[in-house]
Amino acid sequence: MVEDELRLADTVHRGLTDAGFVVELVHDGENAVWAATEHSYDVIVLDIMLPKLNGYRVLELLRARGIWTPVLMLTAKDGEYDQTDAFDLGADDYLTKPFSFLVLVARLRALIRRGGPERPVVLTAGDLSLDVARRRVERNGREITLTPREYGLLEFLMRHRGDTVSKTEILQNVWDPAFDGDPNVVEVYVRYLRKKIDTPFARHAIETIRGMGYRMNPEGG
Amino acid sequence: MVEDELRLADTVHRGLTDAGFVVELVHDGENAVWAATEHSYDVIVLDIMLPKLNGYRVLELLRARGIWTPVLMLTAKDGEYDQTDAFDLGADDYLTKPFSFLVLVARLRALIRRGGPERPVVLTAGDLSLDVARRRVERNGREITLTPREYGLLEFLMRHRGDTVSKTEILQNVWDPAFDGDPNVVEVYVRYLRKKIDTPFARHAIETIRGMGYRMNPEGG
DNA sequence: GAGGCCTCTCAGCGGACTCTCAGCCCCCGG
DNA sequence: CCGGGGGCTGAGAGTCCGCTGAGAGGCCTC
Repeated sequence: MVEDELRLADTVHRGLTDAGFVVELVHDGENAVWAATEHSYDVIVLDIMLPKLNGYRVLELLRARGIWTPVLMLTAKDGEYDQTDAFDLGADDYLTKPFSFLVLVARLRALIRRGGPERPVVLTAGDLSLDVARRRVERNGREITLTPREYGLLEFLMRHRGDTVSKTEILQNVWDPAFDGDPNVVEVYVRYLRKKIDTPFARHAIETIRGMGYRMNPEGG
Repeated sequence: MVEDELRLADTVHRGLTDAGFVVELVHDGENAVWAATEHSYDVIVLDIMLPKLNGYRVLELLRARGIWTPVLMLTAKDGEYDQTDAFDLGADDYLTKPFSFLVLVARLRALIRRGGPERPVVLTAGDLSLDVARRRVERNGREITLTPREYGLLEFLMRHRGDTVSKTEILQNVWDPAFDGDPNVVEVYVRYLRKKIDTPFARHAIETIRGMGYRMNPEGG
């Protein structure tokens, strides 16, 4: 656990110990990186506001070193840095201060249980795969080249595979949060994507949920 | 919302409804626990001083049952029980009476938005299940595709499963609050739904309560 | 400045979805 | 046993939504 506010650190430390966890406590970012590199923990609780290195930097450094211990982030407040930021950086969960102690325990248990290194550097849906780091899309072993917009759309759909996402959500995340044009663009790009990833393979990974939006079939269609 | 002071309850109920929330009101701790266990709410507003079971007990019981619906607590006054107590027990936010109505709305919105990713948003009635996030309906393991209107109706019935809901209520919640057309639409859509979720499975999850309305059988029919 | 790629707009089309309507059935009360 | 009212049903009209092909404009490269 990485937390510089001593009172809070102490309270939570005691509480977690009572709940059966073995807790190690450090108070700044540098020590956090060092400790996490040297030891192997089940889970790391990481505050954002820290002396020397802030929580985001710590997380970045750890992930860059290939340390994939689950991380639960503590944020001081909704806003500025929000949930999305934390998740994008590789945090596995987050809590906003002040948080409920029972929720913290529950989330930690969930993270530990989830355990396994199922971190998706490569998103897959059936025989369709998208390598986020390399920006590569393959289906059935064959590489598919996409334009930036097409890629952005596909990545969004793949990250939410199984969920129905509305055209508005898509516009806000793949286009611009302040986009106010015709949602028809999305339809057009869905068509482009289908032409590249579905039609040649006689599948339909992207489903239309009429009146709601689209849904990436987790099985690839 | 759990609140025993009738006047306050009524005012807040009206205000929240105007603000676009769908509000269910109970007046004591026992009913609160029961309602929260049976239904799935976005957020619970919980007074501390309550007949039968006080707010702290209610919260404790809910969390013990694995119900992680966000809870906003209403406290009469700072002191004795203070913020820390509420947070320790798993409340997600709190307000001190008297509170500003706008603040309440803002906090509720924040709680709903924050909504944990690991909360099961799947409504079930027997072997019938509705996954709100994925917008997926299944019966007996088989997926059922619904039109937006059909889905809206089913979701409403499932959220109130066990209760008899009138056609007017349905019209106001699934159609438009200002709807003034023929309530026969509801009958027509109930028929569509039955054709999809009941007939093929030789069940009747949607019961007709003559002269009153409809009722979703919690056991699935 | 010409060509090519990418992005986005537009308008027509076809089908899915919504809702209305009128007649029928069935429950219930007299 | 009969009448009335509430709910059920099938057909159909109108609307809305998503799909599609064509093309304009912007940007980059050569």
